[in-house]
Amino acid sequence: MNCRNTIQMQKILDYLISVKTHPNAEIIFNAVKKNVPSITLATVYRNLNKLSDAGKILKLEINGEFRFDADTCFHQHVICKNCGEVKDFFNEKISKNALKFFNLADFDADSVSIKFYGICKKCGGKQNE
Amino acid sequence: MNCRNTIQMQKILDYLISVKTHPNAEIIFNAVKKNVPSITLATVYRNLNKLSDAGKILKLEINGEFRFDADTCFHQHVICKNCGEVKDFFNEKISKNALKFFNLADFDADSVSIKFYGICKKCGGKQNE
DNA sequence: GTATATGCAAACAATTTGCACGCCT
DNA sequence: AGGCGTGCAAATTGTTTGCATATAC
Repeated sequence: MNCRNTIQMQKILDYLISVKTHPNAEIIFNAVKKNVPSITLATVYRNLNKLSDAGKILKLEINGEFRFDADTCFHQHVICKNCGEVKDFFNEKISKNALKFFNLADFDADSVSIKFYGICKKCGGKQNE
Repeated sequence: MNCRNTIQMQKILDYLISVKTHPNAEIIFNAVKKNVPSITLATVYRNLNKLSDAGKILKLEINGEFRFDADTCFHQHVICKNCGEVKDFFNEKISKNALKFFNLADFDADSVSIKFYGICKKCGGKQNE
C-alpha cells in the first residue's frame, strides 16, 4: 500500500495500540496532539481511514460515530444501551462460526462485525438516571 | 410505551414494512411525503427513534449513517465494501449461537448485531471503477 | 525531484433540538 | 383540557475536501 511513514501516522498507530478502549477520532486527536502539537483533526481522520483501509486497524460504527481499534484479531464488541460504554468480548469461535455459515452465492464476505447490546452492571436497573 | 397513534408514525411504519431494503431517514422521508405531504425530516427521525427504542424496528449503523429495518427477527446484514449495498442474510443459528456463547459477568446482553463485509457480485474484481 | 501527507479553513452530511401550534385521547 | 407530536428553522456533531506548503522516499 502507498503508505508513507510519517510521524503523525506512527503516533496515531502507537496510541491506538497502547489503549484497550475504542476511542473516536477526537479522542485520538487530543492524545496524539500531546506528542505532535501541530497535528490537526483532518490528518487524524485521513490516517485512520488509511490504516483501516489497509486492514491495520478496525473502524467500528458505534453510537452514531466511528470508533477505532488496533486489535484486528477475531473478537466482538459489547455496547451498553444506556451509557454507551464499549467493551471487548473475546470468543474467536463466534466470529469464525458466523463466517463459516455465511454463504450467499452472489457475495464474497471476508470479515464480520459482531456487536452485543445490553445494559452494563453500572447502569443495571437504574437506566437514564 | 407512550406512543400516540399519529398518521405520520403509522405511514413510516407501513413504508418500512413494505420494503425489503434498508432505507435511511431521508429515503423514508421522501417516500412517506407522498402520502403525508406536510411531514418533515425531523418528525421522521423522531418516529424512527421512538420505534426503535420500542423494539418495533431495527436501527442499523451502516456506512456512517443509520438504516432502518422493520424485520426484527434474527437475521444478519451483508455490506459491500465497494458499492455499499446492503442485503439480508438469514441464519437464525448464527445470532442465537452468538448470544448463547456471550457471557460477561458484568454485562447483560439482550441483542446482537451481525454485519458481514465483502464484495458483491456486481463489484467483483472491478472495485472502484 | 516528485508525489504524497500535512495544516488550515471551509464545506458537507446526518441528526438533534427549541419553540409555538395542533391534534390525539 | 392537557400533554404529546408536529412543523419549521436553526444548531450540533462528526467527517470530508480544496489548496498551498512541507516532507518522505
